[in-house]
Amino acid sequence: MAKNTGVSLAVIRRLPRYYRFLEDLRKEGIEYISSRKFAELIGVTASQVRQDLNCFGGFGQQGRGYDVANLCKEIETILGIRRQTPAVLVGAGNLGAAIANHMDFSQRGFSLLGIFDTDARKIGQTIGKQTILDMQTLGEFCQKHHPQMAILCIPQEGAEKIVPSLIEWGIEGFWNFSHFNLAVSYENVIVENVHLGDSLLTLSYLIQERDQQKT
Amino acid sequence: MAKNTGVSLAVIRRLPRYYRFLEDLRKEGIEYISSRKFAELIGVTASQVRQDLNCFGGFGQQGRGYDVANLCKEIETILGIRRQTPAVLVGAGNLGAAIANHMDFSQRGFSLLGIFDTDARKIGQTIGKQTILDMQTLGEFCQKHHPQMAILCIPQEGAEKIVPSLIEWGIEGFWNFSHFNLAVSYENVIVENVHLGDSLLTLSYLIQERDQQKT
DNA sequence: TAGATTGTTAATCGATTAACAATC
DNA sequence: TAGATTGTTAATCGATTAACAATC
Repeated sequence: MAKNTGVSLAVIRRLPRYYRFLEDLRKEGIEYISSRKFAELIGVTASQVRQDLNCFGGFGQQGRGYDVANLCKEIETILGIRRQTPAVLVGAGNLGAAIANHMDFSQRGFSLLGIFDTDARKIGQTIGKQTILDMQTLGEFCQKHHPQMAILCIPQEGAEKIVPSLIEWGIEGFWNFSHFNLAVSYENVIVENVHLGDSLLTLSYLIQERDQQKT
Repeated sequence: MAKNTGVSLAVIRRLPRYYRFLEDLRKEGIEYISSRKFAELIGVTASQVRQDLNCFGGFGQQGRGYDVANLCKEIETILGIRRQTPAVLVGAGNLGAAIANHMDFSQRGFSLLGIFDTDARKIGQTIGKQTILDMQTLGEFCQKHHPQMAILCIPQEGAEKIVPSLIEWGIEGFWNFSHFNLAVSYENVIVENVHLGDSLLTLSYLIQERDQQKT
């Protein structure tokens, strides 16, 4: 356990997928799985599965494979799922509301402490179990509750304005749905960008490419 | 133009980001930009910018750099933005509604023809300018309007049920927000997965890693 | 023990970066 | 022409795959 210094991001990004499928296997009551079968299930090579897992330790057993339940737990530790890092959601528009409603934060390593918006019509309304709070009170809130992560569901201009304050208030990591290029402006901050528009454009390319090949 | 056979997906995935920044530059009235300056702006190397663009053709001019407006147009062509591939959205829950409201499909190469749901309470309601239609009528709709792409904003079980029909009805590409592992089950179909939960878990890892390093 | 499958090293493959001649 | 910057080749780097001895 815990020899995870300098594991490449490519490996890390595969772990959540491994975890999803392992959880499914565990729920189905499967106790052991070989790297070969697991690889086949999710569509990668067995070598890659073994290589990836061995970045963190020897979780397998020669001749048998991997203990599914145990491996789930190990990956939970690696990804920090049990840390429940405190987070705030900034922007309660369509996307923010969808995320607040939809996403199971506690299963993904976070605890959603509060939802904030500037729109007076939204403030006081509830999403799930939470009341939308006034963005004006966000600084105060951070000083009191010390969230480490902020989810940015606001437009680029809004993000540009609020991010310097958020960093000042102690936010270390951002789940960024805005077009603001955080990572370039703030080098020491952890940023996970989600650009749905970029994803859609990639799909546009792939469909076009396929259509052209038919010619 | 058009020597794009066999360009790697890594390159393609960078193009939407290039495009976003180029559009910004164009709106600011900047006519030419060098690979060096552009690379600095978005946080990559100048070599990579030139190498990437040269997969598709020599768009630059020695001594001056790249014509911003022209490069925008070229990337639009490469990504197929002007094709307006017809698409349907399956599932009008929180996420589906957010996407229908939020996403500018026409700017990203698609035309959203219809939104479908099974929930009787939702059918007939409107999202943006569109009325939510009965999923029962989706087959008929596809035979009439021939959408090429489907956006899956439904749970895994729903996706597993509807995808075989969608493929039968002529859908070639999927924008998949469900946990259903389409790409493994259907090899010849184009799939762009968006797993927001995986993205959040990656962020959890990165924040945890950073916190550990402080020790 | 024999069979299976891991952990790990070595080989391959692909992607990124550096360098520079070509050229605007 | 001189300066700048591309297009492109070569060098480097990293990630994936293959192979196999170790071992359950």
